[in-house]
Amino acid sequence: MKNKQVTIKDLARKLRLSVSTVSRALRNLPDINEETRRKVLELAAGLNYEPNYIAQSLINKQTRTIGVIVPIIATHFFSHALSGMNEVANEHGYHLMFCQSNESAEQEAEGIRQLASCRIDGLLISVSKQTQDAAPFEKLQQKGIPFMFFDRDLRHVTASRVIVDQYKGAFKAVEHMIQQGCQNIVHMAGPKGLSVADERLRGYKDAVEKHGLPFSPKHIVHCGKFQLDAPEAIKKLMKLQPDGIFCINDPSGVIAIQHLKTTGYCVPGDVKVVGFNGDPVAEVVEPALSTVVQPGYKVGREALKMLIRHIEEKSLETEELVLEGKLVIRKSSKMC
Amino acid sequence: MKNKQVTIKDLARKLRLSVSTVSRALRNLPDINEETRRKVLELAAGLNYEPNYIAQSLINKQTRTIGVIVPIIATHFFSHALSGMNEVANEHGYHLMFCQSNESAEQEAEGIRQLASCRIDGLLISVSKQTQDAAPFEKLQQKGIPFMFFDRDLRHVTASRVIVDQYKGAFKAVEHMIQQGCQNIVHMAGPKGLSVADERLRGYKDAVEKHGLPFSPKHIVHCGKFQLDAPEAIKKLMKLQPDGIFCINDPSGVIAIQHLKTTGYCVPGDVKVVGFNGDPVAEVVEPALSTVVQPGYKVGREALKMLIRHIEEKSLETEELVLEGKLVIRKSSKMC
DNA sequence: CTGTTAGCGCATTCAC
DNA sequence: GTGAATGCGCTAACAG
Repeated sequence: MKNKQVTIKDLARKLRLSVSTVSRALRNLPDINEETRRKVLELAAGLNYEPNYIAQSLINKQTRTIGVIVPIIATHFFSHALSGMNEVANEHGYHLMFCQSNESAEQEAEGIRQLASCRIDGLLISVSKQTQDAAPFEKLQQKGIPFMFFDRDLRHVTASRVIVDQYKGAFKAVEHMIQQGCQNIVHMAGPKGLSVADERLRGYKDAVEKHGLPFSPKHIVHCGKFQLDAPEAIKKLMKLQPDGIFCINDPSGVIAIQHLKTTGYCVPGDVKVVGFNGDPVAEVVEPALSTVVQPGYKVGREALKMLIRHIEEKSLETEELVLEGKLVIRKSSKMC
Repeated sequence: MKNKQVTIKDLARKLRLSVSTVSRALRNLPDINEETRRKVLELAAGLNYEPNYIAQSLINKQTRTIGVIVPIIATHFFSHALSGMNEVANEHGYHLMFCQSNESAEQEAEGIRQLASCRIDGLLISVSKQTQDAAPFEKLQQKGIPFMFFDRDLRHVTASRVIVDQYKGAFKAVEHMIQQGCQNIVHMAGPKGLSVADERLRGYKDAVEKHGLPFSPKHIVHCGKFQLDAPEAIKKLMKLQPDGIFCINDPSGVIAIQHLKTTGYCVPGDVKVVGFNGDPVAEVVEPALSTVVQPGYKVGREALKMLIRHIEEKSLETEELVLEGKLVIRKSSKMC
């Protein structure tokens, strides 16, 4: 009943063998009598022996544990990414140690430090909205702990990454709005400096300019915490009398639609709205919100696969995998 | 550049001290010259030394790591629970090792085994829809690894748990529907044998019977994977010409509303609908879906807090914390 | 105050 | 085939 985890030593004693023999039997190494191995395996199963990964780690200098840091886990995208990582981790015999930064650079740095002390074999990170400083990552490098970005990255840090082409997604979305007849599209943007937000903004701007639509700094309003800032942002944007709003994500798209409806606008008749991400709410809101679906699950899978390659094949060049989001057109942006 | 994590030994050599002195200095133990400690701390910081938790674990016999197993992470409830756990883990200096069972009892058992090998200090688990067998938990007990259920539990296993009163939530929800005028309420239920689903069903049934509303086995249709089964379930249920549908969760409630609308029913005029959980989709669907909001974040927090108490105060009686969901009334169930 | 010794659970030489 | 010895990084007695 007590914390009596059975050890290799217990097995050895009961079998009147040496620990090294037992160790070899357990790991199916050659140079061992079949009969002996059978006995060892049998007893191990009977006593419910489980190898102590901690002890193994100390010797092998690898924990088969991957650290993951995400800004907010309770998010459609990140929870799916984590799910994908979990999948790959299982397939390759790795474990996941998880940590949430809460969009704080400080908590993120502390998380990195903690995970380093746990001697993770590698780190997968999607940075917080605040993160600017590359120092924590440089420390990781000099400690020889491989790390990679997924989704939200730090451009000036040399590391592999698996990202989604935000620029292209945004460009496609805005061009689609133009095709549906929009003549004046505004953008409810994310926080400045955040890679994915910057890229979406760039995609919006290029599409608008390519097609000669009006543009001014007022066409863009940045939101930090969009749940709070979105309503005000929309009010500001509506002063330009736009016929299209391109929103940084789906929840803010939903807020936009709801605001427009309550203030007497018709969506998509008067104003078309497009979001970003592929959250379930986008399907459910009325009119259904067009969006650029991000392959969160796949990002998670591919990121961990790449990191494991880096870990196991040692010196590998940094690589970059760019996935694509899929524009899903729904009622909120259709010409009518 | 290589995997050169600096060790206590490196510090000792450079300082011409013994490892034990360095160890003491690092841990702020008494019996050490202030000057010596200063030097050690300084060098440690300079060389970016991080204690090797692996080595410490081997001695302390504790990893300060908690294992968490959830059925599906990409879920409003579980991702919030995880977020709450992350919070508490940070506050108490623990780490979280995460694992998803994908609603499979087999994957769950494998996850338990893996985590046990990682020598987690304790396990927090919400069981899969399939889980029946208590064996994996008994093994955990005999290994002396504390574990607890949160949300979805196995009734016949003796262990602490933090759950939400599903019975009461369901009862309140159905009674509310009756107050709003429903005379014939059907239930789109979850899988049989799953604790939370069984309890919601019980709450539904008791409320219906208490108020003398009609009831028959046909009033209940079970869904395994509701995304697939829900549409058909609704068709069956509608044969009873109900004026109220109590749904096992919000996504299925949304499906119900959408189905009703496309088949010419008015919600809540003809049929009132109530869901369960408090998913964001419930707020967004039209009409907005009444629901019983589950305190996922709090469940996570309280569960980990309780587990940590069990771990640190050793022999503690098993306890049970029952939280309450909050009935949030929206348009989908209002009398009109 | 500081150094020495031993050992956590296991893997890895090397003898036998 | 098998066992004894050594060490991973660190802590915990115990001497000095």
